[in-house]
Amino acid sequence: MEKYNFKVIENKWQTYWDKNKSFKTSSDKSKKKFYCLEMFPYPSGKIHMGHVRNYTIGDVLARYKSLQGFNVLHPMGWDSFGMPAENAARQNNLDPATWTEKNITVMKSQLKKLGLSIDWDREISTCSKDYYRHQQTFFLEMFDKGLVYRKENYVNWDPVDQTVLANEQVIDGKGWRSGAPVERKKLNQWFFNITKFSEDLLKSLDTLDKWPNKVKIMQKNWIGKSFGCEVKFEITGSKDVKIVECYTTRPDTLFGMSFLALSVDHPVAKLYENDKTFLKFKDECSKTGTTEESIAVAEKLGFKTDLLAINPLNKEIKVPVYFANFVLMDYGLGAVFGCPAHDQRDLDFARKYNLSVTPVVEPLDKSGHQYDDKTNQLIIENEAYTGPGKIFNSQFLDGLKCPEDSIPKTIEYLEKNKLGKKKVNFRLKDWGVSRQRYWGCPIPIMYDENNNPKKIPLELLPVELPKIDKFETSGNPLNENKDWKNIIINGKKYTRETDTLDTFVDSSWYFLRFCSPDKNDRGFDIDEVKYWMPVDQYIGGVEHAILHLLYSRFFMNALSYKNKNFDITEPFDGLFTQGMVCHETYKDKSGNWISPDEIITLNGKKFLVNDKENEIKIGPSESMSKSKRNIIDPEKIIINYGADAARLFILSDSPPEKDVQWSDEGIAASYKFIQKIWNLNFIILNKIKENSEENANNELDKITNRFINNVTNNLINFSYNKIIANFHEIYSELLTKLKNNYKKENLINNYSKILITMMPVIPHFASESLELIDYKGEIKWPSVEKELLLEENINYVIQINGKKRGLVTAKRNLTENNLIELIKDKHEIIKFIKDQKIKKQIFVPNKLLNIIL
RNA sequence: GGGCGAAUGGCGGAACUGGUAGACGCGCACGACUCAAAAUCGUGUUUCGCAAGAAGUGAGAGUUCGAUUCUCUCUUCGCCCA
Repeated sequence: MEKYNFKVIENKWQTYWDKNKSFKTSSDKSKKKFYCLEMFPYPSGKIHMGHVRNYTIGDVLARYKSLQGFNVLHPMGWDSFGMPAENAARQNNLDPATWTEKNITVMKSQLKKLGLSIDWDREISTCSKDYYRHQQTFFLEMFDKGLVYRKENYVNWDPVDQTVLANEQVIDGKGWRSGAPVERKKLNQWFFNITKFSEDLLKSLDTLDKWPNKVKIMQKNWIGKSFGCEVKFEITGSKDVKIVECYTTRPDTLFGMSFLALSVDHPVAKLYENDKTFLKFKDECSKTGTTEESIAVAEKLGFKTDLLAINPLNKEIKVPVYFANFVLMDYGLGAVFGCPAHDQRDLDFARKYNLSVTPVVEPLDKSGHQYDDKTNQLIIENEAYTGPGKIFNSQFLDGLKCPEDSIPKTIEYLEKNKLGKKKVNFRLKDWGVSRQRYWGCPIPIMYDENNNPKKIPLELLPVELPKIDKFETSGNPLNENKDWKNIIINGKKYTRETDTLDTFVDSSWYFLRFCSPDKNDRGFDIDEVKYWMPVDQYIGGVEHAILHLLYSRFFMNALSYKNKNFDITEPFDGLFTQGMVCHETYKDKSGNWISPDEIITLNGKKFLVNDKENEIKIGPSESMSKSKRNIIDPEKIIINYGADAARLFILSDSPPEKDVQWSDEGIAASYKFIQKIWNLNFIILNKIKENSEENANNELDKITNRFINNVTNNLINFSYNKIIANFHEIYSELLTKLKNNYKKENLINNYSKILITMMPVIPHFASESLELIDYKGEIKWPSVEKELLLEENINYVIQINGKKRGLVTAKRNLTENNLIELIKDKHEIIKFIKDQKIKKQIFVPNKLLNIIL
C-alpha cells in the first residue's frame, strides 16, 4: 500500500481530461440539455477562496448532470473590462490589455488545477473585440428600437477617479474606490430604457420558482411599484406659473399639507435663475449625492419662494412653496407636498422652518401616543405617525379607514373634479450606461459637426479600443486621442463618442455567447440559443442579487422586443446564491492585523512566528479581506493538500448558501479523509483477490443503495455539506462490513458505484480509484433501487406520556397489538406503567407507540 | 424606520411533510503502538448525577398524546433597502 500522492494523481487526470477533451460539450441535440453556469470572474490577478467555493459548487452539479447522461454546457469566461485594469495600468505604466491577459493566464491555470469540468474551448473574454463587437451591434439595434437614448442628467461624480458612479458605488456619500465625497454633476449620458419593462420585470418574477425568495423580494423592492396619484396644485404669486403637479402615494393626507416642495431642477426654478440666494442654495444641493440614502441622511434644506400653493381639497388653505434638497426631478414629477404629521422627512423640514403640523390620521391603538387634554386630539412631537388609522380633520374624508378606504376615496374625488389622476409609479430608473473610462466597450456612436449623435455604420464595426502607451493620472485617455476620436466618413467629419459602456452590459448577455462562442457574424446562433437557453442553474454571490441579474433580465427583454425570432425573456431558470468564505481574524499585542501565515500554535495558544513572546488575539471569523489580512491563498492550499481536499473541505462545513469558515484543522481533516479512503481501496483490493463465498446475502447492496440514495437527495437539495457526511458514513460502514466475506463481482459492483457517486466532489481520487480496482464498466450515475431501501427491522419508539422510554427492534409492519405483546416482558419499559390504567394509545405505523396513562 | 432570514453541545453544523434531538466533522479526554514524540488506530464526549433518573434546541406563553419543527409576544444577531 502506497501513500496517496495527490500531486502525481491530480496532474495525471487533469492532463488526461485536457488531452481527451473530456468536458467538451457534445453537439448531440437529441440529448436532454443542462446549462450549468457560475458567475464568471473578473481577472483581478489570482483566484480567491470565493471562486473556489463558487466553482466547486457548480462543478459538483455539472459533473453529476453529466454522469446522469445530460448534455451539459459548463463554460468559463472572463469579465475582463473594468476599472482595476486601468488603475493597475496607471500604477505600473503599462497597457490594461497586457495586465488583463497576464491575469487571465494565471487564473486559468489555477482554475485548471481545481479539476473543474469546464469546456475550455468555449472560453470567452469580454475585453476581446470578438466579444464586444457584437455588443456594439446590440447597442445599435436597441438604438433603432428606441431602447437607447441620450439625455443630460445628474450623475454621482467621483472627483478623484474622474468618473460617474452608479448608485451602488456610492457608500455613505463617498466613492466606493476613492473614498472621496461624491458630487452631483450634469453630463450627457447614454441610457437604456429599462423602465419600459418595469411591469414585465416585476410580473415575471412570479414565474421564477427556482430562485431564492429573498432575491425575488429584493428585485421587487428595487423595481418599487407604487400606486398613487398626480395632484394639480394651483399656484398664486406669479403670473408665469399657474399650476404645479406632484405625485403622491398618500393623497388622503392632503388636509394635513403645510408646504409644497420642489426640486431645484423643477421648471419653476426658471423664475429664480437670477436670484443669487437661490443659485447659492442650488449649488449647495449639488453637494449632496443622488442616492436615496444620501438624501435621507443629509440635513433637510429649503429655499422659500414668494409663491403659495392652494390645497385642491380646500381652496381656502394656501401653503408656502419651497425648493428643497430632498426632492429629485427624476422621481415622480419633481414636486411633493409636505404633510409633516405623517411623514418623518416632512416633519423634520416643518420643524426647521416653523411650519404648521396638522395631524389627519388617528392611530387605531392609542397607547404610546400623546393626546391634547382639552381637544382630545393627537399631538405630533418629533415623530411622525405613519401607521394605519382613521382619518380626521379632513372634512369629507373624516372617519374613513386609512389607508384602505381613504386613498381610493380621495383619488375618486380628485378625478371627478379634474384635480388629479390615478397613477402607477416605479422606483426603478433608466440604466445609465456611459462611463468616462478607457477600459470598456466603446459606444458605437459618432457626432456630426452640430453634435448630433449618429450610429457608426455596421460595416465599420467593431469600434476598436486604440492601444494606449501611457496613462495620464486622471480622466479618460480616449478624449485626448485625436487620431482615434476624429474620423471622416464619406468626406464628412465626425468625432467619436469617447465614453465606454458600463461593464454590467458586458455581463448581461455573456451566457448567450457561451452557446456559440465562435459565431462571427452575430453575438449568438439562434438555434444554439434555443437549445441551450435558459441557463438551468446559475450560481454566484448574493451581492449580484439586484443589478447584474436585473440587467441580464432586461437585456433579454430588449433582445426579444420587436423580434419574433427571440422569445427568451428570463435568462436564468434556477438561481443559487452561495455564502462567503470566512476566516478567523488575528491581531498582535499592538493591535495590528496579522495574517494566518505569520502565526504559530504552541500549547493551544497562538504566537507570531518570529516573535514567540507575542501572543495573538483571536477575533471573530469574518469574510476574507485584504484589510483584515485573513486571506488564505487557494494556490497554497492546492499545493499542500491537493484540489480534491480543497473541494471536499470547501463543501463540508456549512450549507452552500451560508457562510463557511475556513480553518487549518478543517482542510487537514479533509486531506486525512482522502488518505483514509485511499487505504480502504487496498483493503477492497485484497478482498477482491480473496473472492470468497458471500456470507451475508445482500447487505453490501443495501448500504451502497442507501448511500446513493442519500447523496442523490442531498445533491438535488444543494445540501452539499451533508454529502460529505455521507462520505464519512459510508467509509466507516465499509470498514466494518469488510470484515465479512464477499464475492469479487459483488465487491467491484458496489464499490465502483460508491466511487462514481463520489466523483462529482473528488473527481481525481474517484477516477484513480476506479482504475485501481480495475473497473471496466460504464461510468454513469448509479440508480437507486427503492425496494432495497426498506429495512426488514425497525426501531420502534415506545413512549409513555409522550416521553421516550425504550426502543424495540422488530420486523416492519407490526400492528399496535403486536407491539403491546412485545413490550410486556420488557421490564425497563413496563416499570413506568406499573399498575396504572392505560387511558389511550397512539400508534404510528413503523414508527412509534405512545402510551397515555 | 421597513423587508427578509437566523438563533441547537466547547466550535461548524444534522434532524425529510410535528414522532429516538445532537448525524458528520473539528476540538478535547483516555487507551493502543513507541525508549519518547509526531503520525496512525481504538474508545468516549449536551448538562447535572456514583446511579436510578432529571433537565435540555435564544426567552416566555399557546396548540398537541407528542414541538428544534406550527401560532403569538419578546430578545439578540445577520443581510438587503432606507
